Amino acid sequence: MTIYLDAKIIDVEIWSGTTPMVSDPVDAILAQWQKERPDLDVSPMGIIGRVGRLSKHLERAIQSTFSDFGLNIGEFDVLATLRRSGHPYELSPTELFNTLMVSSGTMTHRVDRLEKAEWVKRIPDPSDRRGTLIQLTPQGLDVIDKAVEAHVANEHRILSALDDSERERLAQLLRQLLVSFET
Amino acid sequence: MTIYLDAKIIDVEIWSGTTPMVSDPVDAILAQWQKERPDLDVSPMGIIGRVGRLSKHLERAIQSTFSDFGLNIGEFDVLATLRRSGHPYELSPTELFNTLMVSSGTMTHRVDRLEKAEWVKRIPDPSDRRGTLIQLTPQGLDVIDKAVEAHVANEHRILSALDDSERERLAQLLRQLLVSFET
DNA sequence: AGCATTTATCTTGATGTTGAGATATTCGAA
DNA sequence: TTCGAATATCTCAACATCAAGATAAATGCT
Repeated sequence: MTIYLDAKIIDVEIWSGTTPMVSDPVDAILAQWQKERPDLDVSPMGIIGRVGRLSKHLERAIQSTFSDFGLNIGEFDVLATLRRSGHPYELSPTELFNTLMVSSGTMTHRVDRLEKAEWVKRIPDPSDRRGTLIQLTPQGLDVIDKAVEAHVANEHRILSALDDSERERLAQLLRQLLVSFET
Repeated sequence: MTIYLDAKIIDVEIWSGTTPMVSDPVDAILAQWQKERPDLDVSPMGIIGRVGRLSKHLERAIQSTFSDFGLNIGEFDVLATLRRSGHPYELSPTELFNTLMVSSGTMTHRVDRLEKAEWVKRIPDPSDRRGTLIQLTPQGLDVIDKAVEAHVANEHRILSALDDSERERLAQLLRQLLVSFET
């Protein structure tokens, strides 16, 4: 154990003291800013820049799986939200666009497309005549169940650069930051 | 160290056994999947889902700062890339769209807009007659220098939910994941 | 030197998203 | 009960992005 702790401390000293072990494009960006605008502390870009870049990479890596099922990310998100809501797999457009952080117009279009493919259908909300419920069809249920399996397998592969405890710690820190927005 | 390890295990048991300290929408999503598809290990969504959601929140929080300068995120990114490249603040369209992970067509349009606003100008590449260099104008330099200051201040505010060591650890984990894509 | 390949940039048509606004219905205070 | 405010959904025009393809110039193989 002392061994473990020592090793850890030594590692840390090596990192901060000499070479920054792993370097990515964002480190290069930070170094450029440091040189050009030494008056600014641009360290937040180390997080915000990486989240943005990572998000683009993840979208691309994930889109390819969805394509196999004739879906794009937005359509997958709608079907998945309905699926995980449980039987009878129906939610209002408002619940959907709030959950997915898109505008109402975007949701109208997505539902239009999914309805054309017969993966969902619109039914009148029995308790509010202004409202509509978007319901998964049996074919829609079938597609999303298969797509989710492939998607999750793909996600495991994508995260293979991190071990279990690193994943846990990363999820925890992201949650902490996310909470500051969602409350 | 046995103490360290024990404490860790106890913590884990407390979390999973009773209240999950902080909870966000993504935790709710994971719980739904666990109930609906207990055969799947959807834990990767704990990271991938949060990165996606966080990215949307960050974009919104950041856009409002840029609006004060008549810029959108894409335009800011182009000006900032030119600015941090250092004097004489010029890069080719190819360097710009590779750096920013967008298509060549997107870059053409962005430069068109920025050129119309007289924040950049296109000049022929003296060493390659196929090429063009995108150069920051004095007005462009002025705008981006002011916008970056406001932007960085905003970023510090946005990350105030994390303390210094948490920020460092988060940046490190994001870097590790990002490297798996960028190499 | 000649010619096929590669590279750099721009053009074009299609797509997904957004904000503002239209319509219909429900809610709630007087 | 009435009526103004709030809510649910959809429409529409504007915009940013992309993939595929066009053009022009540079590179490199023979």
